[in-house]
Amino acid sequence: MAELKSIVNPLFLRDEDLRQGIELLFFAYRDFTARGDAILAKQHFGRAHHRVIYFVGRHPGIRVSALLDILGITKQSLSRVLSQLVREDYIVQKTGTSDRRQRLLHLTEKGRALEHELTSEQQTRLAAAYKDAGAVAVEGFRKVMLGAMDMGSRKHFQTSEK
Amino acid sequence: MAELKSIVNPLFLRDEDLRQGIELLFFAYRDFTARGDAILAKQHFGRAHHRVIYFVGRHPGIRVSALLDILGITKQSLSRVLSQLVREDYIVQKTGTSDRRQRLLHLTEKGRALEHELTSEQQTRLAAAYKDAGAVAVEGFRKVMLGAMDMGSRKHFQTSEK
DNA sequence: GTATTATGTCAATGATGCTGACATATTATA
DNA sequence: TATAATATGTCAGCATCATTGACATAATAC
Repeated sequence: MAELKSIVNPLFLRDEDLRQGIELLFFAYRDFTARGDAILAKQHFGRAHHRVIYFVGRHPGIRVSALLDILGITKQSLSRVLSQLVREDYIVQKTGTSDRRQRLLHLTEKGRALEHELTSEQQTRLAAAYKDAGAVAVEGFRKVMLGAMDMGSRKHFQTSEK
Repeated sequence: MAELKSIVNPLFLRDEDLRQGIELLFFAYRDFTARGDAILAKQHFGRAHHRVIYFVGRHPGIRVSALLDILGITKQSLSRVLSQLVREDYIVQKTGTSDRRQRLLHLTEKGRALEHELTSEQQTRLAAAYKDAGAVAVEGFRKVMLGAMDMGSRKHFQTSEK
């Protein structure tokens, strides 16, 4: 039986170890997003709004197409959420100067405030986890997370490695 | 400006480092679940079905209430998914012997097959990430993930630490 | 001047979650 | 024994978030 599992999994990682990894991801991600979800619910927003606000805050002036790339959703899905955020004055769209077809996205003051409320909660949580785990652990966390994601996603982290 | 950020974040972790951590979680989780989602879509199932199948497979004979605890959803939400899985012969409910109110959940052969298809994909992905990162990194990953989740979730990992 | 690009919108559909209300066994307790 | 609590299930309604497909407009590229 143990032999069988070793054949199935030739890296000598036990089925149990890998299942634990799967579950670590599940519980950590769920808990990590739960508080934000609660904050957003008060504004009648959902996690999708959070993601848009986060990445627009992270990349001021981002093009709609680039945001779609990052989020990995369709423009129709983004449309409803983005229109809402623009309508309710969390995000402004500025026509691109070099290419006037573009609608470059920026947070408003109101948007920045919400972004900060959401992000700082997650940063606090992560900072505590980092502090408890230590610098070596954080580097290990980074390596495993990068390895677990698709090649295409890793490019988002390459520039920050310089 | 840098001073200000240090006050906000007294652990001497830069805003940038913590944002990167947030994004590592976002991209890794998204990519980690994407393949499974695609497999499930063929069966007209979603991620919720995956989670139920996974945890029933992990804890054969689990009570409905315990499953609800793990998933962190309401019984009404579980009901739709679970009924479907029972109706389509992926899961069987066996009346508890000591307490006949309980409906103890088990995978059928069909359920085990789907569970294996879904889980082994994620295990393969994680095994590759673990191998590339190395044992020290894996331990760091574990520490950070445990620290990022709620206290209540950590108990799911305590028994496996013995 | 035509093709492509960037963006937006309408409509229909499905998955996943929620609250609230109510129902049925079964077990525990006063 | 009568009543309360527990374990589970179900119905109805609602919101969010995603999809596909079709079509539209403005601006840029060839």
